[in-house]
Amino acid sequence: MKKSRRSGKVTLSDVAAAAGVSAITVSRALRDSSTVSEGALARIERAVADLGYVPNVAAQALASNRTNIIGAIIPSVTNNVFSDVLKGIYNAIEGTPYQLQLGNTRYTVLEEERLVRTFLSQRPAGLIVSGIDQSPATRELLKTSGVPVVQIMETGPDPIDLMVGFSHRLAARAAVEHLIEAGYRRIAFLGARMDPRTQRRLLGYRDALGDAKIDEDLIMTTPRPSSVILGGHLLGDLLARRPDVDAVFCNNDDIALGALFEAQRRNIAVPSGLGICGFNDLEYMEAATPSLTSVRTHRLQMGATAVELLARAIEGNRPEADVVDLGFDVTPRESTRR
Amino acid sequence: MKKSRRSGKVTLSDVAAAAGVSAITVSRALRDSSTVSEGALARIERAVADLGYVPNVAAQALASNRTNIIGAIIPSVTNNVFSDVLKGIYNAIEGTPYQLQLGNTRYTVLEEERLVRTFLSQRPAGLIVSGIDQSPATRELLKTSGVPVVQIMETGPDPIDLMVGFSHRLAARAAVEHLIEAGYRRIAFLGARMDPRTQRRLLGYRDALGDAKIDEDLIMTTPRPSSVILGGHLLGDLLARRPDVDAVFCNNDDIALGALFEAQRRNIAVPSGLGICGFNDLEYMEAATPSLTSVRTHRLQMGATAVELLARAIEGNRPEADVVDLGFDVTPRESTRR
DNA sequence: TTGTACGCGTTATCAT
DNA sequence: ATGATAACGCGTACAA
Repeated sequence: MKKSRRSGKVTLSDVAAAAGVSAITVSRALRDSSTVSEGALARIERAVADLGYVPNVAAQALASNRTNIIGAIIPSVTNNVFSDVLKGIYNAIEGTPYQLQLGNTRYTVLEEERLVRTFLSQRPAGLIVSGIDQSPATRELLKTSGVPVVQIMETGPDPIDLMVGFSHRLAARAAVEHLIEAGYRRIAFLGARMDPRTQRRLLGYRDALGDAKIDEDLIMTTPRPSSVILGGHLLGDLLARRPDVDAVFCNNDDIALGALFEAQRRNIAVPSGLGICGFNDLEYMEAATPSLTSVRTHRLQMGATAVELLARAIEGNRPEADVVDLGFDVTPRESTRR
Repeated sequence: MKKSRRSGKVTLSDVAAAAGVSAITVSRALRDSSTVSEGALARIERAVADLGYVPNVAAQALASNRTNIIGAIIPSVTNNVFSDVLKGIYNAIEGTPYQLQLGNTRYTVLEEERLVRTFLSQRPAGLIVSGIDQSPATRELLKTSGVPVVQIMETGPDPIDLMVGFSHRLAARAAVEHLIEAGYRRIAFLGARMDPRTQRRLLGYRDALGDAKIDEDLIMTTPRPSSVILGGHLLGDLLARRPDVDAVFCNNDDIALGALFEAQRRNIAVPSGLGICGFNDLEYMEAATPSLTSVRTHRLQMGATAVELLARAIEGNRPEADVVDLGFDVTPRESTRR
């Protein structure tokens, strides 16, 4: 009694037998057809098709000590910003031999570290991580892994490896400068989930006010996750404390939309009574009445660029630039047209 | 000269040597600590910690012919509806031994089939697919795979295996009945990306009008992907053709929001001049001014239930019910309060 | 409770 | 250009 543990699936040897060659020849034919004679190749291709051969990725990974997995670790799957980046990643990964594996940190550094460990243990071809605020342990893991890594969403000094994003501080500063140019003076900052990127946008807000010698800053924030409803609450709280505010720079577009709805509820005219500026330029900002000013960020391109940088690094020709700054565009609309 | 292809990583045998036992004992200890003596277990745990042992998943998969991967195949990562479901999946999968692998069909049946093949070739523990409109080939692949499968988003006859969702037709019907009860009579249907689920919502719209003996139906649709801006355009087109319309049932919330903005632009009062009802009840519907009526669907719970059904099926105790109907709730708000 | 022997399906190495 | 052989790291089957 033989003890067979075979999976019942067609294997390389089955194909080899059918094609009248050895298993290794089939393996080579599948990986690089130029290393096999025309005749053998033709027979192998037929056999593969006839038998419906599908490679066993686990065996490939075990034997070669490599995978074609690109891991992406992002803080949230429901945040529109990250889902756009993800879409860009999927778009770019199509047509490459790579497969995406997704991890969700829910905005916690510890979960990020756990995910990095898990992913690295699978010997991924490359890794995408979000932001520049990894724990020291995570940075160390990534640096010593030998796996190409891209940090996305943000640029900054001291990249782990590759990097694509933009400066949130400069972007926020430009937005607030726009408000100042539009004639607003008592400009508030509305922010939720004060994560590191939001903190740096707050710095940009202060930069702009400082440059303009406006020294009162009106800052309303909450650690709670951002939402449209929260945007309304934040504006309400702000007005209770400082009814004389004349514009709000919102941490993101959901908050800006919520602020608009709240202003409408209170019959505050936008932009004459209150200017509103968001951040990210989601699709609905243009559609709103009045249309809402925002800072356009290049999210799809960010995802696509991340994949391209990784692909090049994996294939051995490291990109010239390790850091790609995709910039941003302040997009003025009716909500700040005084 | 030995030809070693070792990866340089710590293996089971390394741990075994350090603990003074054989590799298989370590293997057992890690999978089911109750099958190993206390003393051995303690030494093994120390060795694992000391050496920083991380299991090689490829080797595990190859030897056992199993993985702990749950594959999820969804049509879009940027659609809020699916990202909520995804969030529910991630929430539920935490604390289980399973890992999620995500596929993105971009709403094409062929890409779905390709992804199902790819996923199945990795011998996943279970699979989540979206909707009930798989190609016959995909259905066959899934049915014969022996892998537990959950269809999510929608209920219907003839499940492939497990199923969790709700009836889009009944939900749409209930929404339109609400509009009729509110006193609206010339009710239009605004729809984008007329995918099968949207088509079934259209049927529900017709059901309600038929029951109420309202026989004119005002249907404005486009195959283009849904967006807030598109919602505005659809309402504009509708008004050009039928200025006497008194309410719109929107295929989804983005379209409803776009319709609201367009109505504001045209100084059409909502709800008195135009009633608006959306579908899915995204967060911003409650925040809008006026707040927008919608149909609440249980997206997080849908994702969570899918994982629970799968987990039970994987572990051998099939759930009592193969089909879970999560239902829906019409949520009336200011936009239909005549 | 523990161990021995071997197979899982593929690729690396070396030889022809 | 092709093949023989061994190795990748782990789990299964069976024995002790």
